[in-house]
Amino acid sequence: MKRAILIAGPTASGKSALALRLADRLEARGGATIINADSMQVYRDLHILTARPSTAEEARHPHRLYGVIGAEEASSVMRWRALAVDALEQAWANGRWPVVVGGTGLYFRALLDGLSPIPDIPDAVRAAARDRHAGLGGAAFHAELAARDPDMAARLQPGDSQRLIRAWEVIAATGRSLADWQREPGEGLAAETLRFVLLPERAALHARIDARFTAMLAVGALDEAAALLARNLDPDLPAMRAVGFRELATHIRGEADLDTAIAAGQAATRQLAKRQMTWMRNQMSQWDFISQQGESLIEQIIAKISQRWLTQRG
RNA sequence: GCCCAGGUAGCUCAGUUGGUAGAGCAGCGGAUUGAAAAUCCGCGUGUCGCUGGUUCGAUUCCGGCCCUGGGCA
Repeated sequence: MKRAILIAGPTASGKSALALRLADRLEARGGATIINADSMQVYRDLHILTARPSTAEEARHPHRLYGVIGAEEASSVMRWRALAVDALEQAWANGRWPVVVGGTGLYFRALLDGLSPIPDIPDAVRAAARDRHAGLGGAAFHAELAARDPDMAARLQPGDSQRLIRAWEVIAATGRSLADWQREPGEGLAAETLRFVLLPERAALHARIDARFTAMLAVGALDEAAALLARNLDPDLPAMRAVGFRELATHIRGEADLDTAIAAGQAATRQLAKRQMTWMRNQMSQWDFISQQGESLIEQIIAKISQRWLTQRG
């Protein structure tokens, strides 16, 4: 049977370091492949700002889906899932343990449960939906959606631009409500999994977030932000909305002094961590929650792996 | 030392002609099916510097004290 280890956690919770140590320990049992489950670490242009593993760290064990997409492209949960399943299959084929690690709750859900089989929406329709929303404004766009798709309109707030646009483009392109599509279950992952959520104490996490942000600046975060900014990409692209980049960009453009930008970046990172923890607490209730750090943590995980998969043989 | 201004939420501030107070930011809770580090929804968390006095009632008026900033010496 195929097996995978999943590690979720908010930003700065230490999950990447944990994945590395776990991979070290699995070296004697076939080795591990670390697979990224973070929506922003997939972007090549964001290395320092997304706290992606360093080149040296990536050399310790195979890493997949880190920095594989250019900032000029918009990735998606569907695209990520396809890449992730591919990476898992390859790890299994090579007899390695997949360790999927990241902070994007939706990606883990998509991986485990699959996505409803909604057809690709043509780019022209997607662009039309965005234009229509920009032209009408949230309230009128919501009303227009309500006329065609009352189900979706009823469950979306007029301010929820992203989901309104998605609902609009799906019914425009397929003639069928997104609510309807979503009733069709996706194809889940055919594998046994051990799932861990790293949930540090709040004050400690905030301290780590603040310290890490200033540490990023010391190793070239401003240069990285300036380089991406210089590409003059569409500001609505996902990579352009990355926490930290956004705030440093205001400083590079001369709209804020550095201290203000740093404080804003740290606050935005805390807010990100809060949303991630809300997802994990409420949407991952079946996972194993781990709050303490230190040596005992890795031992606990190794013990669970052994207990689950390595004792029952013969 | 004297003169002025100010001490109200974690921060920056508003306000109450006397009936225990509210904005922004920060923070907290929640949602989450194809751009999710996105996009939304909800929630004031407070010895109104301290201490006496006046008053039915003081954060508000009066006295004293403390602290901060500026000015004069």
